[in-house]
Amino acid sequence: MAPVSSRFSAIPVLQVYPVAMVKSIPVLNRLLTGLPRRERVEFQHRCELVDLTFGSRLCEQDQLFQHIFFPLTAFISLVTAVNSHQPLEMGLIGSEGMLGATLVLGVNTAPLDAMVSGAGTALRMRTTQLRKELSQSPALLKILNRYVYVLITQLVQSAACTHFHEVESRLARWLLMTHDRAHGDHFHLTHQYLADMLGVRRSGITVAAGALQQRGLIHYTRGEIEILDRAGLELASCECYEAAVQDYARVLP
Amino acid sequence: MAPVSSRFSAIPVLQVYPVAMVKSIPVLNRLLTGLPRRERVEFQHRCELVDLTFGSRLCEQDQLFQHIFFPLTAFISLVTAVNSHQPLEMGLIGSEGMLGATLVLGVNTAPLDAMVSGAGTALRMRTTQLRKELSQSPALLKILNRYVYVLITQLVQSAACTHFHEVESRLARWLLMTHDRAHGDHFHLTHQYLADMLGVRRSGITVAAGALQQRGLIHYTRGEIEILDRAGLELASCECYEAAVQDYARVLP
DNA sequence: TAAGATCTGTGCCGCTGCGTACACAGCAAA
DNA sequence: TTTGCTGTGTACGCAGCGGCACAGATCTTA
Repeated sequence: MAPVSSRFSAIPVLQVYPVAMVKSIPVLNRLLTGLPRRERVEFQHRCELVDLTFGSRLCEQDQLFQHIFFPLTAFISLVTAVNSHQPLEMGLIGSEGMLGATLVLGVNTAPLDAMVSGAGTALRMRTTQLRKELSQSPALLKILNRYVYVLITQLVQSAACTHFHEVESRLARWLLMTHDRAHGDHFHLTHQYLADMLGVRRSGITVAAGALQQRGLIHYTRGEIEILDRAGLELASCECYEAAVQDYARVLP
Repeated sequence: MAPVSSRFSAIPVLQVYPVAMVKSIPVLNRLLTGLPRRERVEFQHRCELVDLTFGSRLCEQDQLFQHIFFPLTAFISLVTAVNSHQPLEMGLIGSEGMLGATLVLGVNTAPLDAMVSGAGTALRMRTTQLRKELSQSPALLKILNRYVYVLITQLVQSAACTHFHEVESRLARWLLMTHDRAHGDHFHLTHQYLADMLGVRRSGITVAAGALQQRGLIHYTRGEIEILDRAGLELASCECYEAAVQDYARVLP
């Protein structure tokens, strides 16, 4: 097996768009839509619009956060790195969430690695700026607090699911979660990448994905995966998928 | 296998001591020692001192918290219940922590079941009262926030450990964590209970515990476990134990 | 068009832990 | 003392997945 670290690229230079462009973007991040309209507009103006490229690392476990991110079309994996083991995904963040919410807890280090799983756009803000915003906006504080709760439920769900359920169900669940956060039925994911997310062998994914393809639920070739039958995938996945959706809806209506 | 639910007792009547007794107890909860002295004393006077009996359930996943608990000599397991599976422990709370910290996030339901793993005393307070306290004490707010961060790191650790490490190492780790929170080298735990905590078969525990006993690290008979060689246990456990200790020290010095 | 890299399919072997079952030991209540 | 319950020791077959290896397919680059 290739060394784990070499399978993920270092942080690349990000494409940062001029601030003026931020004004024109439609609001897509669901956490931000929870802010009062005027506050939201002003908040967004103090963000940068950036392009996130697949595989880049946005923060590292136990290291200081530099920026927080509100994905728009991109999505981000929260990954833990245990000594001498392959990675293991603990959560997924799309336009329904954000990276860096734990800063509201008064701790400035990241509890997990974060990697871009789906290329696309995001709003970002420096952590120093976020602290200012938090001190001035009870609404923002409330939203981030609630999102931290959602994160906790995600972690619990992931842990139990990883332990009790089989690769095929877990793969189906992962594809559904990704489908929710991707914009379209089609995304780029190699078997090796999926194996790292689920914490299993690459060939384990080949078998599981083969089974899903056999049943006409997905189609893939060389890293390009397409969702063919979403309802079927939901049947193939474990109950953890549905539970996670409901948790989010309950806490952040 | 016996039905899961029958293995844990329902909530029993708690022994509640007169308020006056609270004044005389030494401060043992490490979170509360982080409060300014005067504030701490007053806070404790607004708590009740209760005896927690082994096996009782203090809160239930997705249900409203009624009370929060600061263990003194007792300790509490955070457990998740996945449909039709045995339980799985996700965290352990002793006098270094508290049950109900997630209330600072503005969500009133419990993210996990909580069960008494070690009988003993705790301070408890109604959630309505806690909300008042939080609105008046920035120091308390800060401590609870930081403890939520610690909880998150515990969840991450548990998830990865459960997935990657073997029963014997995980058992050693669990015994160490319990030893830290118990007051003495001796505590009550059946193999079945341990199996539920680690999410494995009862006979898997018999084998793993037998191996540890063989090596002279522990001794047990009919639910009574004794730690004989703590240093040896640390060698037998995975690195997750040490990591968790350090995370706590870093976030809540 | 050739060479190399990347991605996927497949097979083999071995280990861990599961499901299950049963026997025995210690303890408690009748 | 008997009966029954709880806790523990052990064994057998089996499934799932890890480690590994290699071949074939597809894409990229020269």
